[in-house]
Amino acid sequence: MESADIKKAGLKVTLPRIKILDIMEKSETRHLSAEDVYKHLLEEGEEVGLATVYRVLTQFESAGLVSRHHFDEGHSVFELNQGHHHDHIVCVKCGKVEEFIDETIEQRQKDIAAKAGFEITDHCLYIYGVCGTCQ
Amino acid sequence: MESADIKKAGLKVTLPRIKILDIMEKSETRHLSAEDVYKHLLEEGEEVGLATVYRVLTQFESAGLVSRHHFDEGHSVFELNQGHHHDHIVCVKCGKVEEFIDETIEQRQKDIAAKAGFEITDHCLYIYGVCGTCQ
DNA sequence: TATTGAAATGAGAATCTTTTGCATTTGAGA
DNA sequence: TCTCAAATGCAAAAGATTCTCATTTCAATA
Ligand SMILES: [Mn+2]
Ligand SMILES: [Mn+2]
Ligand SMILES: [Zn+2]
Ligand SMILES: [Zn+2]
Repeated sequence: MESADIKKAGLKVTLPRIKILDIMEKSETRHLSAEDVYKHLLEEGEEVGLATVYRVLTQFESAGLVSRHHFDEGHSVFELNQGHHHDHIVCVKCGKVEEFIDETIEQRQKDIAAKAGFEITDHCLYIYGVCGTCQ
Repeated sequence: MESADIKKAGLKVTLPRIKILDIMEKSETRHLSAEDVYKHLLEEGEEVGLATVYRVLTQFESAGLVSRHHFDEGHSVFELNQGHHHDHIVCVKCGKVEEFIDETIEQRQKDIAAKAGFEITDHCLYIYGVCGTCQ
C-alpha cells in the first residue's frame, strides 16, 4: 500500500502524494517526466497542480522513493526506486530506455574516484544509441 | 590559428566565431557554460550577443569542434575537443572537474550495447563526489 | 577594388522547464 | 471536534535556451 511508503519516508500522507505515487506504480513506462505525471493525473480527473507534482517528486527523491535522471532531453525524468542502483541505455530515435548494471564498471568507478581523491556521492552512466527496432 | 579550424569545420570565418574559439582556447577552465563564454567576451570588451554564443557553440558541437556536457547543474557546459573521448568526475561542493578514460569501462559499454541490440552513438559517465580539498 | 547576396549577427521576444510567493486547504494529533 | 503547521493550487517569476527579424558582414565575383 502506497501511503505506508509515504509515511515511512517521513512525509505527511496527503491525497496528491498518494495519487502521484499511484500513477508511477501503475505506469507502463518506468521513466516519467513531471509533465508526464501531471498529464496522467489530468487523464484520471485528479486535481493536482503541476507545481505540486514538481514539489512532491523532489521530496520523493530526497526521501529515496524515486530517482531523477537527465537523458539529454531538456527535462528531468523520474522513476520509482527498486532498491538497487542501475544505469541506462537510451534509444535516440524512439526514446526507449533499457536498464543494466555491470559490476565491473561499478568497481572501476570506485577505483577511479579513489585514485582522484574523491569520495563518491553518486554517478550515472548513460549509453545513447539506436535500438534494434529503430535501426 | 583559430580561423583554420573554423574553415575546416565548413563554417564561415566570422569575428564572433573567432572570438569564441579564442576564449575557449585561452580559458584556464576547460568546461564553460554559454554564459561563461559570454561573460568572458564582455570582459574583453567584445560585442557578441548571448544568442550568438549559443548558436555558435551548437554549430561548433555539430562540427565536432566542441563537446557539450550536462553536469547535473541546470545548464550545458562546453569544452574544446582534443581528439580523444574522456569521462568526468565532478566535485559537488566546489565544481572542480577532473577527466579520465578507462578502457575497461569503454569496452564493457560496447558489450552491454551489443547485448541489448543497440548501435552506440554516444555515451557519458559522470562520477559525482567530494574532492580532496573539499572533504 | 567595388558589388552583391546569402549567411551570420544582435536585440529582444518567446518558449520551455522548474521554482517561488502567498492565500487557502488539509491532515494528524490533542 | 479543534487546532495549526504543513501542504497545496494558482499565478507570477526565474533561468536556460531558442526564435524572429531587421541589419550587418563575409567571401565570391565582376
Ligand atoms: Mn531506470
Ligand atoms: Mn572534459
Ligand atoms: Zn528505438
Ligand atoms: Zn571540491
